[in-house]
Amino acid sequence: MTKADIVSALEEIAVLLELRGENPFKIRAYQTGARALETMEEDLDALLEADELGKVPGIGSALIEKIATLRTGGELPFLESLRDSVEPGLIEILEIPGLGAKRVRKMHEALGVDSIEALQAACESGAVAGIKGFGAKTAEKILSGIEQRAAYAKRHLWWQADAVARPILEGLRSLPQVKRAEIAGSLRRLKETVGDLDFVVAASEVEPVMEWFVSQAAVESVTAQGVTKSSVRFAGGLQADLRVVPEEQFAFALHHFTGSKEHNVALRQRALARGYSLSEWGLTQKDDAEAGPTGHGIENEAGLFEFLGLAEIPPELREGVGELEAAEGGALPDLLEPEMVKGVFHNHTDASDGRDTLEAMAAAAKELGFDYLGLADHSKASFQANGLDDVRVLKQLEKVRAYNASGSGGAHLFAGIECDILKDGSLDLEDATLAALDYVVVSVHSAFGIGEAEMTARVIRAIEHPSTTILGHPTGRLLLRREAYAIDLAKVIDAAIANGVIIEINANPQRLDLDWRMWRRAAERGLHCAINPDAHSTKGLEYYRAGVNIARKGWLPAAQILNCRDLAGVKRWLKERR
DNA sequence: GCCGTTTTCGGCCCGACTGTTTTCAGTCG
Repeated sequence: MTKADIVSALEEIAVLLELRGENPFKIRAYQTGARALETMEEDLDALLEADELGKVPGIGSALIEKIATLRTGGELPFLESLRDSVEPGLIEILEIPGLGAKRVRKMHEALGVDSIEALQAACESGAVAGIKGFGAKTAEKILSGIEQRAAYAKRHLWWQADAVARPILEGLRSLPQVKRAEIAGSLRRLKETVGDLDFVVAASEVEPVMEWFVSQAAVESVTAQGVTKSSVRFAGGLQADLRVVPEEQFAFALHHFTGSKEHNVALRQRALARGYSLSEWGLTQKDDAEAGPTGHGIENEAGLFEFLGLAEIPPELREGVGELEAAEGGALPDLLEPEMVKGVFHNHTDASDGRDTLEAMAAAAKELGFDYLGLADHSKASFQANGLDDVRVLKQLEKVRAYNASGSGGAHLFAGIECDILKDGSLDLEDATLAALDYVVVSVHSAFGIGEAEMTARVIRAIEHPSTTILGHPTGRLLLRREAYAIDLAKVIDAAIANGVIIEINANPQRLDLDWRMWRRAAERGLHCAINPDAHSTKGLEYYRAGVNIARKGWLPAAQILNCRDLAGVKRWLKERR
């Protein structure tokens, strides 16, 4: 089983335990364990081999045993018997918003509800409303949840969610009652996908702000409206929450609703150890609970962190992966800023499947403030993308050289290629062609299903090709659409480091590949990075900002990002490399 | 099930909103 499969198995165990009504802390332990395994940057096999998996916080002896069994392809009797003891239909029912394990169990016990269809019938017949603790409104909500569940369960790409959120934030800030307003949640943490939008506002008056929020033109339904919180749903299923708090609580609320959950738990534990209970309302001194939470004069998040003896942790690092320890020890990274990016590699023109010409791309790059632009059209194996054969590649190379010599005013062009990694790991163009170019991006675009060992060997062979400069979108995932292919990234990263090959952050909002979770450890081991928008039009160049987000989230130091070098620096680097 | 400068046993983050209730359970984040 791959690591991702094991993570799913642990998550499944947690869900099944929940449906059985078992100890909530045990359930949480499995959720924590799954999360720890998922975000762990070390190589799983190496840790198992060295008997060091237990050093990962959240993974103890019981989980080690189960993870080891699953990794070696064994059956897990514990999971099998859990599956046998829970009606499979209940898991699906659990996904309906507003229904948790307890109510799902209650309906199962009282009415024998064991599928979405049975649930719908039971709601329509009035049977659900008759259960003690349930009522007509509950049944109604369940029915609407069933109807819309596909749309409600959907997550959204960060890039798209951000585009929805920006104007709402501006709208909030323009209200006369609003003193401060920020986006919170996973959007603020720059997660690759976003479940819903969270806004936190400090205002002199609550009601007009809430009113403005719930009556926005795009709102389809209002799902909650209280004294401090309102929730709305837009067409398409995206949900947005607004919290309005007094100004002295703004820093606490903003921090709380930014999360992550894991980060908040860790910070609250730290507060408890120092004699304070921390909540979105403030800090309560433990031996003076009567007094209630107060702001302690804290005006912003930096003040909150300082109060707890920490440097300010940027939102994108708040994932519960050791950021508190780093903030305590002065080891937080200096994060990449968009202005530090001097150019990008891996972009397409109308020579293959891009929409715009070489000249238009160079001009657009200049417009964005770039000094240089790398062109990497597809190679011939990507037939569907009008990939270039050796002759066309060399022709484009001439065109690039001529453009650079013409003094046209656009960004300096580097002549590259996105060369297909064929099924056996060989490259799609002649060695002489590849050697003539400024750089070579190698990518997998075919035979995704060949299995982990074969895929790993295939990609490593491509990395070892003397002309390879950059590995493109190393897992092939399309967020919310297609899973990554099976590949041992730890081995691929090792090979890249050993061969001086860069791995890209493919900044297309649907890819964001290599994932931020991998970068911190990989960079510590010496891996270098290139941020590449994989632009297929002039507009697509703007995606580089999504790549900057991922670099920040991955703790990547600028010194290891090729795009941070100036034109002369990149020329020098490529020359030394080739 | 995990974890330990107050603990190897007994804790495990904290609060808002809803719908059902006459004080609270369930869900969510």
